[in-house]
Amino acid sequence: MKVTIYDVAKKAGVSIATVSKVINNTGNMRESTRQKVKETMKQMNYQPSVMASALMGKKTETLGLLVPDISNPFFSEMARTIEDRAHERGMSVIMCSTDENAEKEMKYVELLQRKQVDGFIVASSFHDKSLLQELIKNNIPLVMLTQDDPSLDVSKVSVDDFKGGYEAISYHFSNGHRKIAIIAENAHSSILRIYGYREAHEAYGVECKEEYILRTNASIPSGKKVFEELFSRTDIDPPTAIFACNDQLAIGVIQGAKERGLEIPKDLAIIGFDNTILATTTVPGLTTVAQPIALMGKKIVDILIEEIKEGKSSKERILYNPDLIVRGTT
Amino acid sequence: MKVTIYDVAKKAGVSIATVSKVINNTGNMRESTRQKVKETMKQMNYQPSVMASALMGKKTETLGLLVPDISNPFFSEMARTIEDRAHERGMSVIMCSTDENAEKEMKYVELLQRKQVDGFIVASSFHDKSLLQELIKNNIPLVMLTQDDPSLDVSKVSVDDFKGGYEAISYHFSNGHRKIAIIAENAHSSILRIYGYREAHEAYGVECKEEYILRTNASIPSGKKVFEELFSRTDIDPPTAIFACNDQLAIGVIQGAKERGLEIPKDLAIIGFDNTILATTTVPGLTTVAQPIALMGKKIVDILIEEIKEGKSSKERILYNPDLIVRGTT
DNA sequence: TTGAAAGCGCTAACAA
DNA sequence: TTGTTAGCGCTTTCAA
Repeated sequence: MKVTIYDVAKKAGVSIATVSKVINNTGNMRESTRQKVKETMKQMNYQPSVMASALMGKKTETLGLLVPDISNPFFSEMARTIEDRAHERGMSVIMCSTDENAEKEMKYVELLQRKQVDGFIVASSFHDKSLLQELIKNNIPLVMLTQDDPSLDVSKVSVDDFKGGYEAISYHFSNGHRKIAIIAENAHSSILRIYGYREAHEAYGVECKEEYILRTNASIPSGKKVFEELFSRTDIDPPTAIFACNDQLAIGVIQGAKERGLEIPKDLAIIGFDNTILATTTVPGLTTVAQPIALMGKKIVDILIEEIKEGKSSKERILYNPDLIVRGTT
Repeated sequence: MKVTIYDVAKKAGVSIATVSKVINNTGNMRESTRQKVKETMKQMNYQPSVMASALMGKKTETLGLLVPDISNPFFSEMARTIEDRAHERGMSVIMCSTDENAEKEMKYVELLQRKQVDGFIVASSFHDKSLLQELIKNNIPLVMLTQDDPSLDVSKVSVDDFKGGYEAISYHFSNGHRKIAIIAENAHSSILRIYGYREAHEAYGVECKEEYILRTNASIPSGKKVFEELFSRTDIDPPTAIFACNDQLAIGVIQGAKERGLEIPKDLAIIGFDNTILATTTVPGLTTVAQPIALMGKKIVDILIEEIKEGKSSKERILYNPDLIVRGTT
């Protein structure tokens, strides 16, 4: 059977209390005793049970991560940096893909609570915000990632979406484009990027055409579909540049454009968002607004762990600068 | 505070034993009692503590998933189907990216044991196989995914790599190619795919040039690099077709080829492996050998849960058929 | 400096 | 049919 604290205590000739103290590095005792116990633990290959100590109100050293879809490169890249940082700091992470589906959201929040995760990282929008409010009320550490939702009063890490949208459009303008469409997702972040889009039009003194503001869900086929619809309209001029609110949408646009025989970037310039691996797989490479995924992942873990330790939320709101990566599509 | 079994018992006017029985659906009791308790649990929003029951030797309902890198689309897509199936069956999954790094392998196996996961899904090769042997010896359920390693006697789910290699090369042959290179990863699966490569040459009566058998690690830049090296050699003819052992390598090749001004598939035909999202992002789309990721993920979870329940390994070895998806690069 | 003992929330054998 | 009780492996107070 598994070796327990009793086995160690007996072998080391001390009480379990003493062993517990050396495990947790607490209490006072003769240095020689501490060493002897440490030795025995190593010898017996003793691993304290997380279950038992969690039962005593200690932490489980586990984080819950809620993302829309882990198979989406943006979130899997994010998950990777979160995982790494969490492990560096002695925690593991349970991941859950909500599909932005109300039922799953509820199910997973419940599940993670039952597993007594020490805290939540929420990188998915929630239909039922009260689920999260409930966690906050119960003083369960909860931070949000890429979700700068003003209705939740917690710490947040995200990219400056407004600025990202503004810069993408400004870049299109600076390249001489005047007919620029935006394809947005159904997400809070896209709302801000659309404001950035408007603001850039304002700044350049170009009128903003509502017909150029499109919305859909995030996927390659959706991007392609929206592109096709846009370019088959006869009532408006086709745009000469497109800003897609994520790389997948942008790729859908690229595919649609190539099928239609358009040359990129000559006939149509395209900017994506996120700078996932997908932006590097296309030829030409996709110009895109990069989110500092590695920084953001690390930061959110650090904030969450801090809040777990402190027992209260710092409610900081961290905005990273987006960074336009120019590749071949512009 | 959190509501415990005692609170429920008191409110329902029964003993904790009775409550425990209704939680686990065991024992006999008056139906009305069972209903009353159920009612109370719901009313109080009672969630049994996984920690406490795990302490009593029950399951933690958590699986450990070891992959080389969750941010690699192949593994993130796999992780997604595993996550879904696991949740469907009432389990959550803790993911760990080993980077095929010996130290991390050890660290994560230890970690997951401390967390008392009910079983392991290993989708990463291991430097130190004895770590896994140890788990097996201790009767900890462990199954392998995409790792058909003969030295470990456990249940395995993978694709028929030999056949996949054979079919990719045969397809190149059938398109008239005779100078075909293979770019393999440093992984067990690649060994089998190389055998498939050889076998196809045998079948078509074409001599196998060792210079056409290349190895590297799995990434887009590696693929590109190997391609460039191959095409700058003067001592051998450049191949007219390439089989890359994963989609990333294939994309590296595409990028290299385009830079070199080669037309795809006219000057160079390319086949990848895995059929991840990456195969759909290139233009032209990547012809690739598909692994049935969704099927495999679901199957491996089902096998593992079965073994957890049975308490012993069925040691089945399931081989799925690869499926050549023809797109634009051939 | 060390250890005895109570108790965390639960399960399961056994008694009533 | 229902309840009493002894742990599971650990932490922590308090006493020695």
